[in-house]
Amino acid sequence: MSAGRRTAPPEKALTRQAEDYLKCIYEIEQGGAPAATTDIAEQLGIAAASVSGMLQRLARLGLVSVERYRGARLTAPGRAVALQLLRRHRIIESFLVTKLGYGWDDVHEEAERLEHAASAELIDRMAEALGNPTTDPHGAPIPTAAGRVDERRLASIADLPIGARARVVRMSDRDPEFLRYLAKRGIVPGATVRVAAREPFDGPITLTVGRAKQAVGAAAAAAVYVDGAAREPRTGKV
Amino acid sequence: MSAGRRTAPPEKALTRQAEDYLKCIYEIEQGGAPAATTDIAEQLGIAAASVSGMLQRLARLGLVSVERYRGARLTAPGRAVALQLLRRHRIIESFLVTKLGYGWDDVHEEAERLEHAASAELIDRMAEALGNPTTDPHGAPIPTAAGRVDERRLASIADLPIGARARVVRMSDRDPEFLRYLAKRGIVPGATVRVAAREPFDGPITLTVGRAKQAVGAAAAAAVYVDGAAREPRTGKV
DNA sequence: GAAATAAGTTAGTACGTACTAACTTATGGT
DNA sequence: ACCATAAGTTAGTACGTACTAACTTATTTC
Ligand SMILES: [Mn+2]
Ligand SMILES: [Mn+2]
Ligand SMILES: [Mn+2]
Ligand SMILES: [Mn+2]
Repeated sequence: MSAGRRTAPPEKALTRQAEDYLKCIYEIEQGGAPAATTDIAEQLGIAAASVSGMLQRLARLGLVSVERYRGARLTAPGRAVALQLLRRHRIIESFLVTKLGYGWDDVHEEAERLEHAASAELIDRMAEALGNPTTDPHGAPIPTAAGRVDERRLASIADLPIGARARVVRMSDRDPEFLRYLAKRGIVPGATVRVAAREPFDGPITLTVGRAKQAVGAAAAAAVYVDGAAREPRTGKV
Repeated sequence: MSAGRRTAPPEKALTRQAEDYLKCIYEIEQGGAPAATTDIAEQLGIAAASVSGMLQRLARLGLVSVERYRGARLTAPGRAVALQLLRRHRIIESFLVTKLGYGWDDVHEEAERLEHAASAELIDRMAEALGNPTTDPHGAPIPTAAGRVDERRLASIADLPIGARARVVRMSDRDPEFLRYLAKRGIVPGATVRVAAREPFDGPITLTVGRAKQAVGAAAAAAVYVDGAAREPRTGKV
């Protein structure tokens, strides 16, 4: 009861909103730059003015550092909060899919709410029941209880040159429709795709998935991440 | 998508607080009288003035009817909300105990938060995974998805005359300490107790539980509910 | 480099929730 | 019937979160 990290003050529980802002900032920051007000606003479906206000509050709590007109970055404590939330989110999604028969295209919203209500104890029990998985149903890495996570930046299908072959490892989980669209075409984590053709000017990309050929838009392709991108070996045989 | 009850307007989701007030009012009302401001305040650990304010808001939403200086009663819609919340709470408690190894003395707080975040879909899936149980780990009846629930008023141990034998069916789940205290004495749902002695003036009640004799306080006895209270038959043999 | 546009901030408003302090109503004991 | 006390309400304050409108700063384009 009296252990606890020295760096952590009493820390009155954060609100659902504050937590979601931190997670959102974390995700935007993974792109490299600080999180811009408008990007946060758009992601969260909130007016930019409201974001300005919240950023000041989060800064006052020491969770982000804001450079006026420049964007926000998580501080170490803010990052810790974001990673714990991400862990909760992803374990919940995994649990819902594996233990309760949810479709992988249908868990995000539920997790978006439950993540704020689930205790660390519950999350650990779920994780254990799942055998401590390291990725969620969309291929996103699950941070450990200690806050470690794989942050490698992955290439997307949109980044692949013609002829490249790659394994799908992860995709954006925001839109169930999008996930169903992909799944219907065999584009799921673990699948192997090959870039058969690319139209210029962000045109459609033609993929070989299994035996079938699929043309997908550039935006869709940019939301599907791959691992081990490789040009087709000349002696190519899959 | 366009079905829906005629009586139900758009119904912007209620807040966690509003839901908890309704549940609390429901529980107090089970005692027969309207829920008094102070009782609600005490149950929720909130100032009476705050309760007055919230009751007006709930009344404006048509969820309670308030008689000034007299207390609040749920309306039909308010009652429906309370029962759905109760269903969520109790199914969550059951799930945590049965599927995730929680102790029955340790689930209430977790459920108190999750109940506001879990969708009807999630609750139905949990219920199904449990075989649609009709009572939670503390013996409380679980309302159906349609909002039906067993509201029989049960006698408590404190109501039993000397010599009576009864089956424990339910107990208050607010205080984990209390539940552990009871469990340690064999007083759990399903157990049979016999009243061996009673001190007057709300004094302790001596129970026979299994082979052992236990003296419990009147307050504790009043929080343990029993079914099939019966005087020991003259030819008594357990 | 100045004007046009985009991005971001502040000011002012609203609502829900909670608090304390001060007041009002109801009730029970004599 | 009266009054002391308990119960309940209102008024005034605070904070978090969100909004729109108006303004300011940064960036892009010519
Ligand atoms: Mn998700
Ligand atoms: Mn969320
Ligand atoms: Mn409970
Ligand atoms: Mn609750």
